[in-house]
Amino acid sequence: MPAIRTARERAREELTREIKQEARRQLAASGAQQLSLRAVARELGMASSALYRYFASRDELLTALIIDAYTELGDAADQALAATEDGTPRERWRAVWHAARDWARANPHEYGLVFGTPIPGYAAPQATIEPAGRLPLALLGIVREAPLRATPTAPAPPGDLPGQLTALAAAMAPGLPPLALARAVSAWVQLIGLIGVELHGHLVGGFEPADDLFAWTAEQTAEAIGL
Amino acid sequence: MPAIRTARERAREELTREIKQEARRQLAASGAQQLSLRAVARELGMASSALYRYFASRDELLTALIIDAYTELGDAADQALAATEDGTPRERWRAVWHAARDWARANPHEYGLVFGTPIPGYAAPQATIEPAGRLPLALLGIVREAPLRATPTAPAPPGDLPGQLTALAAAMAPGLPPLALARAVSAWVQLIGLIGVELHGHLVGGFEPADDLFAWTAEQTAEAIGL
DNA sequence: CACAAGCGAGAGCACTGCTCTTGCTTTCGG
DNA sequence: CCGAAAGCAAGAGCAGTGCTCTCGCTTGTG
Repeated sequence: MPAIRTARERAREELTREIKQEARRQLAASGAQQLSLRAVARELGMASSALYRYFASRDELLTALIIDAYTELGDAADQALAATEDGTPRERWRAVWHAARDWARANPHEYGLVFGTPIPGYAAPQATIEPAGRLPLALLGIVREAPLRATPTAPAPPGDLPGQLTALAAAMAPGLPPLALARAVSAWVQLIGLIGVELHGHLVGGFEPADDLFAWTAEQTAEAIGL
Repeated sequence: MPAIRTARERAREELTREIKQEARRQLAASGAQQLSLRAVARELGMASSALYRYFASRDELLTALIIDAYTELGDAADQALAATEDGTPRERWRAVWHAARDWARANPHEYGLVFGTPIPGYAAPQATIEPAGRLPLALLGIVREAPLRATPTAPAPPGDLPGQLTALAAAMAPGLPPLALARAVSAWVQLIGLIGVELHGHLVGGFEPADDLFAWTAEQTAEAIGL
């Protein structure tokens, strides 16, 4: 069925791709805020109303771009993983961290689209949650497969955290000790936060370039987890 | 001179405040994206063009709101500090962390305005950098005045990080060991990142409510610094 | 071959940020 | 005290936006 398709279907698919591609160009050039359906249509030489046959709304176009962004970021992480298949866990950890940062710096607006202020009244559709999980899963995979060194004893997690952690561990990383998972989540937050802070120019002004701070943070988190 | 002012000056000041106030209401209600000068003017019963006598552009209005947001966040931090003046450093650290989170949760759009995706082509004016520094300074103040426990030896910071750190320490926290400063910066990134991630719904789904994760992270960072 | 579905284009609506001009009011110097 | 100057509000208008609806044309299918 997918082998032979009508001309219409092929055209539709191609145009959909072209629209997304042009939208992506505009996003990269000037940010999500500035992305205009009319401008995309203009650039493609079609009427703006025709665009609505392919994306029901601006939000839907943005959602498609969000999924693409997550996918690219996930690809970058997986690629880093693949490139260091025989490396130590620490090396792989480093590689994924740097891959994420490099991608974000190369695609700041895309990064902002997924990790920045969400579109108001925008609820992430189901379709985004799978690609969104790829980076965390890549990090978790390293931790899971690595022999973890003993780490300094830590204060016991308060309240229901142990419960949440074991539930999450069961779902995403079976066999991982809750404390390691907690530290991995912390590391992920730090990765996302540090990239965001660097990209948005919040680094107090003293860390430019932020390469060394980033590298050090990567080591610190690996250390804390016991990689 | 400031004691006696003309009616015009008083009216101007009052109107400026009212505009900002109404803008703030709309921001809180539906986010920065939706903030419309015309809607603000409408709500205030004036012509939209008249607004431009008070704020030269939408961006300028937003900048005013950004400064207010930073100031409020800084106030919240300082207030937490003041309320725990006789407490242990650890208690004060905790207090500031929770104050920041509470403020962010109560004012998510304001938080997004300052720590989310920046307005495209928007360069933070000089006037924002002082209020922006207040939260980091509050955290740094605790670390500076506390007797730091010895912490496990860490890998030496790479590259120029030591240089950046000593320069920054000299400027913002004289006498603070570079390693402690690095960890404080890391903690700040984690604070900002965790709040952002929680607010934007990126927490994998397993940490709701995030109270415990947040509390635990606060303790972890304090522990790492040696508070 | 006819009919239905898919498609592109144009006009149009309600909205936006912003500018410019036109009068009115307040302020201030001579 | 009064006239010029500065400050002000309002309206019209421009260029742009997302989105809808209707109109013919093209393509696919019974």
